[in-house]
Amino acid sequence: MNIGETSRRSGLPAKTIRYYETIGLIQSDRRDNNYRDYSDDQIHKLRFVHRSRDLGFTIEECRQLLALYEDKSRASADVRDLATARLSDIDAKIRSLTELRKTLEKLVHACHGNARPDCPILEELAEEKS
Amino acid sequence: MNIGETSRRSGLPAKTIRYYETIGLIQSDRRDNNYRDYSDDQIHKLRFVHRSRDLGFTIEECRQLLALYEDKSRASADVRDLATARLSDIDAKIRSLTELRKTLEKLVHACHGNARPDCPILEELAEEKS
DNA sequence: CTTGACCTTCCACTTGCTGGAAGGTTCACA
DNA sequence: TGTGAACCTTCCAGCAAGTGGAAGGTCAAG
Repeated sequence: MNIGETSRRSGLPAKTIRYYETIGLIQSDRRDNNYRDYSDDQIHKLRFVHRSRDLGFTIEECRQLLALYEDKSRASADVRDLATARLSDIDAKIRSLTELRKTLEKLVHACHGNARPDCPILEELAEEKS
Repeated sequence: MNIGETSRRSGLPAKTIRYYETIGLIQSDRRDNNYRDYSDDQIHKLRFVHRSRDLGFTIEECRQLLALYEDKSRASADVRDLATARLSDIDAKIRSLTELRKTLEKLVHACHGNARPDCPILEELAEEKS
């Protein structure tokens, strides 16, 4: 199967699929005309990576997940550890974004937003402390 | 003031301060020995950018905020618009992270995490349906 | 006079792609 | 048989927002 069809089936842009090949994540076969050729199994892996990336795993984590996926003797605890680590990342990110949100919202509410030059947002940004 | 002291006072790495200069965000004076020399006003601006970056504004937004900060005739509504746009960005990000969190948590809970090879997380990642 | 802490520029690397140029292949249609 | 569109290939450059390191100049203390 050509890369275009593969792209459609995996949901990944062709550019991205080629990129994954250059970094050694997903290999491809070649046909006589030098076109890439993908099997169902390879498309399966591309979808696997696609989903993993959507869940916020880094490329390196995807590499590990793929290896675990292909290793029939792996321990499911290994996989869970990866997912649990991601979960704490996400929690930390949500916490810090929520903090940020509070600060910004306070600023927006303090700002009357008219044509006069005094603006509490700029004043806060310019504050000496921290 | 040398860049080292400026770095300490602004909380930004010296590398970053130099970087901001190359992209035309914050200028510096030069002394006879070609060392950068910063005034209190410039340190003020660096802190301003530091805080703005911490609040998640992009460099381009920082550039606009700095211009507004220096333009005594600006309308505070311009600033509020920038801040409000950031607020929706943050909300969208929090929403999508929360979705993500739900999915991952479900997977982690479904996984017994022992030494046996069956793992619902990998199975879910490998699912055919998108 | 040397040592160490500064400072300078420049180039490469990071993450995860994306865009574009220049060119080869295939297929349908006239 | 030609031609045009729609594929495919490689390679090079760039995005954000810096970070790391090499090679070398400067300054102050002992």
